[in-house]
This record gives sequence, C-alpha cells and structure tokens, in this order.
Amino acid sequence: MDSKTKNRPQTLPEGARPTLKTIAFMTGLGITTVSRALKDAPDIGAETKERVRLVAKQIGYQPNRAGVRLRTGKTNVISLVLTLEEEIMGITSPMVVGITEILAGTPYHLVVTPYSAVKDALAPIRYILDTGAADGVIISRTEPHDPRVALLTERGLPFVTHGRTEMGIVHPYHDFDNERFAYEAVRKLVARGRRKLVLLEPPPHLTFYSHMRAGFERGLRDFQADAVSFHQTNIDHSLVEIRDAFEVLMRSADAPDGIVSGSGSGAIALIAGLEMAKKKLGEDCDMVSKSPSDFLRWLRPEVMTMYEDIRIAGRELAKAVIGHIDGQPPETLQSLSQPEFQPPITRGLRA
Amino acid sequence: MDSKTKNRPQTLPEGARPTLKTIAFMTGLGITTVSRALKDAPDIGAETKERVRLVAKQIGYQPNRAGVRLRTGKTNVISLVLTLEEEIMGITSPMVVGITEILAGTPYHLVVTPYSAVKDALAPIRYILDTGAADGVIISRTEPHDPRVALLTERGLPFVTHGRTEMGIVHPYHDFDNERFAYEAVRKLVARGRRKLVLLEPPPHLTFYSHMRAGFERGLRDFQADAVSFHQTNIDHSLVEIRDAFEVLMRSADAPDGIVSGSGSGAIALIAGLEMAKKKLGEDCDMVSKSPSDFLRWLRPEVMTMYEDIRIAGRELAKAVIGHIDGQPPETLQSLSQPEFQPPITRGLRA
DNA sequence: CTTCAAATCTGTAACGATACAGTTGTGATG
DNA sequence: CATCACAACTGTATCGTTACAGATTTGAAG
Repeated sequence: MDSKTKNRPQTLPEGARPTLKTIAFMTGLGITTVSRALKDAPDIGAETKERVRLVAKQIGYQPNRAGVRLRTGKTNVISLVLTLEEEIMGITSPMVVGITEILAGTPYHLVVTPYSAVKDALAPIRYILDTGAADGVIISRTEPHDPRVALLTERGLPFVTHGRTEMGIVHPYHDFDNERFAYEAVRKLVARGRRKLVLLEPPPHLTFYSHMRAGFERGLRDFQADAVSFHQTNIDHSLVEIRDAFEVLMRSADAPDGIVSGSGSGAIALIAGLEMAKKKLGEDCDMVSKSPSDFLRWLRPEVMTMYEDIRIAGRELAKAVIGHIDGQPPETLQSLSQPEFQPPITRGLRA
Repeated sequence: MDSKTKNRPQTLPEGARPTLKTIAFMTGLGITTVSRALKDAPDIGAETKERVRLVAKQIGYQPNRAGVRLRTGKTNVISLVLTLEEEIMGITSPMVVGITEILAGTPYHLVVTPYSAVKDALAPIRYILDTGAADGVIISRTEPHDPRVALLTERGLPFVTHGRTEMGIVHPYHDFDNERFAYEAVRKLVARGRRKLVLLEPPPHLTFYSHMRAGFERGLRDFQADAVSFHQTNIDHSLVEIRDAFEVLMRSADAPDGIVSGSGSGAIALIAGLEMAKKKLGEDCDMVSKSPSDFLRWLRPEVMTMYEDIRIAGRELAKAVIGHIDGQPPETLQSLSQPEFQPPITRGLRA
C-alpha cells in the first residue's frame, strides 16, 4: 500500500453519523487535511478547503463533541449555576430563554447546575473547576466579597455574574440598576404626596442590598421624605412572614404611606398585609415595585411597577460569558440595565 | 521492561486531575484492572476492588465524561426540550428545579435545548438524534399524534413526555389530570349556584385540549349546567386578546356566570375583561382556575384555584426518563397528578 | 542540474475510557 | 506430574479530534 495513503479508511459503516474520516474518504484527502481545511488553516489550498466544506455540508457533518472535548479540553458548555431555593418566583424561566436565544447561534450548550443554598455555594463552582465541566459559568446572587468570583478568577475560568461585587476584581457582569430603581421609586412616591416611606429590601448579604438602600436613602434626602424602619423581613423571606410583619407595621402608629418593594412577589405579601390592617392601596398608601413579570400590572394596576427584564438579562449574560471566553477584556463586558416605569395596561378594546 | 508492566505510566503530571492512570500508578495495577474494579466487575478480586475504591475516593477521582462518551456513546445528559414561546408565564423554573433535584443524585447533567415553536418542533429532536447529544429527552406540549414521539420511539431514544398522546404507542409520561380538573371545576361552580359556564381552553392541537373539554362537558351533563361558547381565544393567546374577547362576551346577552380557566395567566386576562365589562368577580361571576403558582390565591382570593405542581412534575419526568434509560417498561413509567383545590391563604397573624 | 524555500498535504501520537482477547498463576483432577 | 478449569489480572485497539513533526511537490534561484 502506498505510504502516502496508509491511514485512509477502507470501508465506512453504513448509516453512522459522518466523521472526519467520512469526509477524508469521500474527498480522497487525509483526515488531518480535512480537519485543518474545516478550520480554515493557512496551509491548506483554497480549492481543497472549498471541496471539503462542500462535502461536509452535503453530508451534514458536525464535529463529535466528545472527540473535541477529549482532545482539546473545550467543552462547548456554558453552565448556569442556580440555587434551588431562589427559583420559587420563577426568575429562571425568562433567564434560561434569554441565554438560550444567544447560545442558539453558537456551538455552546446550556447546562443547568443547581445547588442548595443551604449548603455550600462554592460546591458547584468547585465541581466545574475540578471536572472541567464548562468553558464558562453564569452565577447570580452576588455578594460584595464573593468567594465564587475569587475562585473563578484565580483559576482563570471565564464567567459572568448577575449582580456586581466589591472586591477590586474587574469581571464581566450584568446588573439591574437597583440604586436608581429605589431612587426613582422614592421620587414617584413623593410626587404623589407620600412622605413616610418603607423599603422591602434584599437580604443584607447580597451586593444589591446596599445599592437599593443607597438609592432609597439618596431619594429620601433629595426629595425630603422620611424612612420607616422595616428590617424584620426581606425579599428572601416567605410571603407569609412578610405579610405578617407588614401587617404589624401597618397597624402601628408608625405606619408608612409609601412602599418601595424590591421584588414582585414580595409586593404581593405587602399588599396582603396592608389589607389585613384594613388599609387601602392607592388611598392610604402607594406602592412602587420592581417586577419581573406582568401579573401585578394586570391584577393591581394601582401598584406602580418598574420592569426588570430577566430575559434581556439572560441575553446580556450569555453574550458576556462568551466574550470573556473569547478573550475580550472584562471591562468591556459589563452592563447595567436601567429601570423604567411601565405604562399601565391599555384599558380600551382592541388595544 | 517486564512485559507484564509494559503499559504502566512512568511519570504523572503534577496537579492535573486524576485519571484511571493515576490510580493505576498508585495501586501498581493495570489501567484496565482499575477500570473494571471501579465498575465492580466479577473478575476482579475483592481486596483489589477495595484498594482501588479507597484510592479513587482519596484522590477524588471522577471519570472523564469526554472519555466515557467517546468510547461508549453514553453522554450522561438529559435534554429538556422547550419552546422559547411557551415560557412566558414561567413554567420552566419550577420544572428545572424539580428535574435537577432528581438528577443531583445521578451522573446526569441537564441540558436545555430550545426551539422556536414558530419553526419546526422536530428540529431539536433531530439534532439530538443525529448528534447523539443526550441519553434521554423530556418534551412537553404533546399532541394526540405527536411526530416527536413517533420519531423518538422509532429511533429508540429514551424519552418522557409532559402530557399524553393518542397514537397507540406506550411511552413514559407525566400529566396533570385535566379531565378531572375541569370536571371538579364545574362541580364547584354549580355548587355555588352557577349554571352558565364558560371554559378558557388550551389550544385545540394539544392533547390536553380534549381532556379538558371532556371533563368540562361531563361536568355539565352530570351537574346540569350549560356551556357558553367561547372559542375565540385560548390559553396560548396574548393576555390582551383574551381580555378583549372576554369583555365582549361579558357584555353580551349570553354572559356566563361561571368561568373555568385552563391557565393561571389566562385567569388574569379574564378577570380584567370581566371588570372592564363592569362585572364583579365573586358576585356576578365565579371562577375556578388552574394555577402553577401562588399569586392568584394571594391577589384574588375569590378565585378558586387548583394547584398544578410543576416542580413535582419535573421530578416525575426526571425519574421516568431515567427509568426508561435503565430499561424499565414504559407502562410502569406513567403517572397522572390529581388536581386538588387549594385552601385559601391563612388570614390570621402567625399563620 | 542542483539547491532551497514555499505551499500543500500527511502520519503518528495523544486525550481518557472500555471491549475484547488474551496471559498468568493456582490448585484440583486424573 | 501432566492437564485443565478457574480466578485474577493485563495489553491492545478503538472511539473522533487535533498538535506536531514530517513528507512531497513545485518552481525559482544559483
């Protein structure tokens, strides 16, 4: 046998999915040549590349992920790391949709890697690092000093955070501008004549807690309103807990006349507490709420909502991880989405 | 060199993740022996197995997924196939949570494979089949004659459906008993003195359309109520479309006094339409709605809801695909979740 | 007619795991 | 003391891909 064609396949299995070997056989080229032709390497002739590409397309060649992964370590996987607990109000759905919309145009697959917040948030990160399970990671619920960010940075695995950190590490992120949300919320409430305001805040250990508080307090100063203290519960508590704590507050002498709710589901509980205290939303009290979905606007149009578009967040996050993987500088992969008040649902027919 | 130890590794890279080779080196055994010891093969000595297992555990060995996948074709992946469009009301979140809860105890990863319903629902299935991307598939929104089920069955790829089919193929499924839901809904409404009932139904091409209709009609017969025709919209239409169509109906002479809503978000739109027609829920009209989340119960306690626990559905689906992969007969992997009316939210303090 | 560089193509080895077909050693059997 | 069954272990080839180090051809320069 000619040594030049020593490694050429003799027979090919019928009906199996095509590999480089298949194309090598069909074009009469070597496997290496085919591989390099498909990656547009400079040492392959233009006409050869064309031929290879044509055949590859014809037979529907798609590189075997396991082969690539074994040889190169490239997984073509983006891992979305989630707490099982945070997902109750359904933030995941639009997020997953947004991410997959972007990944659809790439070779990346989305793998969901959950963890129980009760346990160690670092566990899934370690797993991914130790097993090389992904090329990039998306994490959320960031803390000012987030050990996950430290670890990922140290080990050089590309990632993006939903939320910022404060640890002097420049990394890709997407965030909702919670400072401005709270600030604008206060402005709106004061414009309605409200002066005693309360904030249903995020849990204190998360970064956006201080953002939201800062915006709230800046608003109070700029628009001259007072804060009513309400630290008994936060948006991570159960709806029943929030409701009951808020009922107590609303029955007290210190009852607020304006509410800023840091979450859409929290708003539901606040409304319930308020009504149990025999107050009426829109009369005794106004409310501005962050809202990732539509139901508040439909069912409680008297609540003023600022929409947090989680789907767009998902798209931004996906673009940012991929950018990071592709070596773009982290400072170019940071974005902040600006809150805007939602218009009321159109009330007329044929809206 | 001794031929018996010809393939033994001489040196091992520092700090790299352990492989079978590492264990082989440390135990002084051959790679094959280590591999077989870890799978508890019958031709390996008990003491050897014990030693290998101990070392593997010590150094934190985890099989390289790419290696396994390349050699055996086993991907250890379950693919959740979703329409981008259906996800608006957030059914995905609890579903993903439920699935991952089950997968956490297994070697399986969850990969989300989206498709645009506008295009071909078969496309993602074909992709998975052609590229061998998963060991099992979870699909939803089944039709009576579902080409995806036909294709997956024909090609022998394990799967489970969220929803049933009617094509004479016995396959794993999990479903919500929509027939009973509608039947019980009618019973409840009639018990409240309602006699002119309307159904906001699923889109006609999906299997559970006929289930829900059948239950509705059986209820009408058994409890002697009348149907008000309302086929202008279904739960897949936009909230605005549903609202406007329903307002027209409520203003007509034929206005119903009882509503059965096949979806929680649809219920929102119905309420809006009803109120635009100057009717009052709980007085002019009662409503029973299916609901995958809590917000209706909180915000509109006058709506009677039957909870569809999507998280549990996710768990059932995950268990069923894995069972199918493991070769359990399909007929043992079918389950139906029974609707139950939800109790009202407790109104007292310290509930 | 060498020589040599550039252009184009190629074989081999390796990634980590496993199927398969051995090999070795032990002790029982005749 | 052969023979043989059996237990315990092992080497080789392979999955599909790519890095690397050649190999071959061509044509221009000397």
